[in-house]
Amino acid sequence: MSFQDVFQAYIDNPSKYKQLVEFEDENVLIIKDQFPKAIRHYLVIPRAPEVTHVHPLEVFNRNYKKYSGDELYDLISFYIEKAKTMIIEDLDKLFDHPKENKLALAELKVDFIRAGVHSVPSLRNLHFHVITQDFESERLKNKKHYNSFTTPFFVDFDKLDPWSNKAYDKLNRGGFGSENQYDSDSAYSSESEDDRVFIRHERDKTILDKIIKTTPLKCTYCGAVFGNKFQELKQHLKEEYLKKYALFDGFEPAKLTPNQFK
Amino acid sequence: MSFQDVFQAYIDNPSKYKQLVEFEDENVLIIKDQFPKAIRHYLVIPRAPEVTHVHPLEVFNRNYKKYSGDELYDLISFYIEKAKTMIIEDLDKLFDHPKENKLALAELKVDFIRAGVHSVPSLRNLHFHVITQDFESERLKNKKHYNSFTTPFFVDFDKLDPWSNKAYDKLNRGGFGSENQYDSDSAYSSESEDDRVFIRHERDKTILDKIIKTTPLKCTYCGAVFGNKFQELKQHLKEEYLKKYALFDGFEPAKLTPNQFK
DNA sequence: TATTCCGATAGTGAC
DNA sequence: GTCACTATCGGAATGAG
Ligand SMILES: [Zn+2]
Ligand SMILES: [Zn+2]
Repeated sequence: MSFQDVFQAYIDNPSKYKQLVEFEDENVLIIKDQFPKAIRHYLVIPRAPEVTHVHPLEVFNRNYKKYSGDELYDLISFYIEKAKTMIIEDLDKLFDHPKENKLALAELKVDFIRAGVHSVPSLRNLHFHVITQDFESERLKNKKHYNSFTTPFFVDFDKLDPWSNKAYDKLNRGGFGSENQYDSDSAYSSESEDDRVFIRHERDKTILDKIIKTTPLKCTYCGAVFGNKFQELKQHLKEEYLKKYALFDGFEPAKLTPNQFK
Repeated sequence: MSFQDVFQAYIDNPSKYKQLVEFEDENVLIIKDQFPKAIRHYLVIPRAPEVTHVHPLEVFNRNYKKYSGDELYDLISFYIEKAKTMIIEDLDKLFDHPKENKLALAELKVDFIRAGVHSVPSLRNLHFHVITQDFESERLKNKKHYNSFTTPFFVDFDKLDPWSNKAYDKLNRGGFGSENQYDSDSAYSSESEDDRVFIRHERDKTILDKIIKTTPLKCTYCGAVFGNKFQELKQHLKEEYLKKYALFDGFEPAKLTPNQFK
């Protein structure tokens, strides 16, 4: 088994990896990323074999034996929400001031946790990132890591919604028909390899590579630009992180570290 | 005094730097390069103030109060030859088998020591490199070092000869007049900034930079190419060095190290 | 193409 | 866009007063 298939072992035998697996049921695993790029960085991993090797930008535009793309999207949405809840519950427990932090945690869940996918995953099993936007982690080691979460290389889960995709498609074919040069007949075909009737997410690896490598490093909090100076970005992110979490009662920097194994 | 002017201190007060200065007279210093890029790497440094800051590719195409460019060339030629002699005498002493090595040393002097200049010197005082072609030295640390001695960035002393330059010019103006678009009136003017009547040595820093950075690493002995793999080149050069000097009686690798201070 | 230090960039190997 | 290792490549400082 290649490194690209590490998640397959978890899918096949989650009980063997109890240290890693935070939640499991028949549909998904939710695990803590082993190399978290932020204070909390979870992964939602669908288990179905017919789904696990479909590209994340295409997975909800197909139909499956067990469910349609739409149904799968709704299903995964539930677990994405669950992962977010697990994150704030974990932080709530850590801070140990539930009453004082209730509002701030609710805001953090909505404003400061992003869920989505990488346009070019390196690990072959379908997985969805759920990650706080502090990017405070020793494991965040280079521009590639950072820009994979902060540029269009990262596609929000919301943008994968096949319903909004269809609406987008309709809009284009109505008002801006000339912009849509694709075969609408194949739009809902689960057999078709053609996913181009949906929202246009960049798939060209050369272009995506360029995005990762040439997009200047930019603070997600304040927009400050650091060019290629990754160390300076890291230093700045640490300061932003300290400011951000200072809003929570019971925050201690030494305790609020990136998620690790139990 | 900036690092770019280190040689000026030697010129001004050679007796203060007896450890470095191998030879001095009123015209030049001959020193062992402090960061030798080969087993023997000496520098010939003219002392005259009116000469020391002239660009090496132009220095023999001007006239001076003390001498014409031609005369200066002949003068420096003498010291270049002297430096080569010092190198083989040093090796002769080290090997300690003068009779057996006489012929091989004579050949080494002619075939294996190059003298010349860098097209873009980093140190401001005019200096001529006299260097064995083994490039066996810990101080040879990167492609820039190596390619500065093995590409057209390095211009042989012979190619600076103003007499051959003039012959070249004449030839071009006769047989290939159209290739010479320059003002021949300024050819011998010591005041002119125009050195273009002489052999065309590349002076464009962008082009020279490209030569240094993009020329694939290539063994000077056998032509083997190593691309950008500097460590592999180094390993190969060590093997070539061992073969090369094995021809000398009394050769011991541990003793034949790059020149150092006394 | 002075060196040195540091950091960014690039290639590889992983079973 | 898996990590970890190595090596290559790239910019900045360097002094003196
Ligand atoms: Zn900021
Ligand atoms: Zn060779």
